[in-house]
Amino acid sequence: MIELATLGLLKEQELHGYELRKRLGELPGARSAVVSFGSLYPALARLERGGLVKAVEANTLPAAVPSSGSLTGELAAFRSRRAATTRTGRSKKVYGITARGEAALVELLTDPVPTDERTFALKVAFCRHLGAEARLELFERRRGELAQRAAASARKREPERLLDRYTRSLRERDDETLTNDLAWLDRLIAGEQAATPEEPTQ
Amino acid sequence: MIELATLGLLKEQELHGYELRKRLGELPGARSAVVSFGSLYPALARLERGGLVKAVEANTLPAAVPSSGSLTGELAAFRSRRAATTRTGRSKKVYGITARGEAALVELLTDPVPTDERTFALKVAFCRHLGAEARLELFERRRGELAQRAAASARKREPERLLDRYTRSLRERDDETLTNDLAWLDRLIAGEQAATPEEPTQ
DNA sequence: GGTTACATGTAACTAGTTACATGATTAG
DNA sequence: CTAATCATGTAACTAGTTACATGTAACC
Repeated sequence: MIELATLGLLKEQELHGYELRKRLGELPGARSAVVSFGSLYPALARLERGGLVKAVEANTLPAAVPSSGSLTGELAAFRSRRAATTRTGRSKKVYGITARGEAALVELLTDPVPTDERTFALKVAFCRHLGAEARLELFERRRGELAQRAAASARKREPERLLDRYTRSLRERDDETLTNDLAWLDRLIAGEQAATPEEPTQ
Repeated sequence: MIELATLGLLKEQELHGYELRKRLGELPGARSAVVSFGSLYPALARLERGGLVKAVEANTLPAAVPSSGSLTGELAAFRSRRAATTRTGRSKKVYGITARGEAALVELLTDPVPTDERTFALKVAFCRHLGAEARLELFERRRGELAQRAAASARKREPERLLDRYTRSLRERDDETLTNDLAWLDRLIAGEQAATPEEPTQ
């Protein structure tokens, strides 16, 4: 999940970890992909080791530092420069996606293994990086899974009078939620078929 | 989560692990509480060590085994009896909830820490074990959390034209889902207020 | 000059999963 | 008798979390 989110965001723009997390929180898909730093930074390190992302020049060199004569000023400028270039010390570390990373992103987006809601929301958020065909497949596969769930739920429906008030209410809500999600997917699918193949994805 | 589910089910009826899991899968709250055996059995052991549940007499003794003269039959009956009583070998191990377990269940149900959807669904599934007051509080606390989320989402709404088709669709769905869940909670709350305090919970 | 927000990272822990190993019961 | 299903359990792993440690930049 965190890999998908990271690669998806880095595909659009180079970012450092802290900013990445902020963007993650802004992504729709509600109870979305906000992750803790304690999992984000190790994930970035992992992706870097795997060659899916790479640290790029952090352009944080204080723009136009006039040689101030101030000893501490000079020192700070030096440290800042060194940190940005050699990555000792602790300054921003900006990552970009690599070619391997882009391939991995498509891989993750097209992986047919059924996913939880959050991951599916992430896939939709980044599905513009997919071809029209793969995108449609993504939507329809999900639709199939939900339809199957709806059928299973209909099959095992107990007689209403056996359930308590709250269990009954939960079941009703489940059904509504499923119906709504199916309708949403139908809209997405219809939207795909409406879009002329010639038009660019965005 | 698994503790809540286990205690909630055992409060109604004594069950063994395998059956417990089956029931878990039948609970509404859809993508519900089905857990793997690899996490269920250790959880039961943990709960037993903590004195929240206890293994009760497994009444699997083959009912009325007529002394058949068959050597293997006698042996099987012996093994079965021994397994059921001394818990060597591998036969059904039926658990029941203890007084401490019942207290812990109420504790879990009233814990005010915000939870994910699955856990909240479990709380609703077992909320009949709560007093009318605590139950109403459960619903209203959740309602407050969702309302806050809705407000936050409204606040940070980006101008539509900046988002791509899919992100826009995701956001719409989020809003609908939130609205539906709020309406559901409102129905639950209204139902509580409609129920006369004298009426038994079920 | 001190506080707040930005920024990165590690260690210990949590709550589950899959894969495996084993045995008992039931039905054809 | 043998295959399927019921039943329990352990070990290794996965994907996150919280708590902590540390340092930088901005601002008032």
